Amino acid sequence: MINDRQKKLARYAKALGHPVRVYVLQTLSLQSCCYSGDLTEILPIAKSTLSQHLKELKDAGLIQGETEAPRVKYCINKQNWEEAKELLKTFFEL
Amino acid sequence: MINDRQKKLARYAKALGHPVRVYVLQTLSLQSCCYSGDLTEILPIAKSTLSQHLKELKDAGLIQGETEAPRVKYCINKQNWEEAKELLKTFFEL
DNA sequence: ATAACTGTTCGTAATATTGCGAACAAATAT
DNA sequence: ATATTTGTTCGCAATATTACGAACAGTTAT
Repeated sequence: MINDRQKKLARYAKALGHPVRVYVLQTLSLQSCCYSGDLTEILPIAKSTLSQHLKELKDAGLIQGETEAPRVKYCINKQNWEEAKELLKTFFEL
Repeated sequence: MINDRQKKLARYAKALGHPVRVYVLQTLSLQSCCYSGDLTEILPIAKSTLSQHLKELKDAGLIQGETEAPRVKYCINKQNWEEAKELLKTFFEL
């Protein structure tokens, strides 16, 4: 009934469905990577809350985190990022 | 901190964050308008549930409903649809 | 007038989301 | 060895989302 592309699109859109996550993705896509601490300094939310948002973006596949002890470097997951882009592009150009 | 474009983008993305709503928008953008009954027949959800999803899309500004008694004709809200498209396009092309 | 049709609203329930602070884990610095 | 730094996880609370059926409202058919 509802196909896989539609489900995937909804999944990615859902991940984009919060201002903080939009901000994080925008930051990452501009500078490719950043430490979560950089975001904590700027964003007016508790670090635990940011951590949750980062987890959601990771679960959705849009970012990936790499431990560079004691910090964690987050980057865009390029492959899935491109997939999301393609899905949305096609969606809006029907 | 987080600007209006980011908030708007998140709002539209949130509306797109469910498979049923993606399906509805895709259907509407393909045939421009449709009656909610057409969707009820196809989608495996209760009509009250569909009504809620339609309300959310309407609240997000992506669709608009017009009563053609006893039915309701739903159409894409072109202006906001274009805005969402532009916001997402810019977002992914940073 | 009554029945049928279309869709919304209401009440309810289960689950998910958002947010915080405290506690924790792991590595580094003192 | 102890303290500091960085970030996650836990526990909690408030609110939002998703879903359903029943009841309702408005229009059209009988």
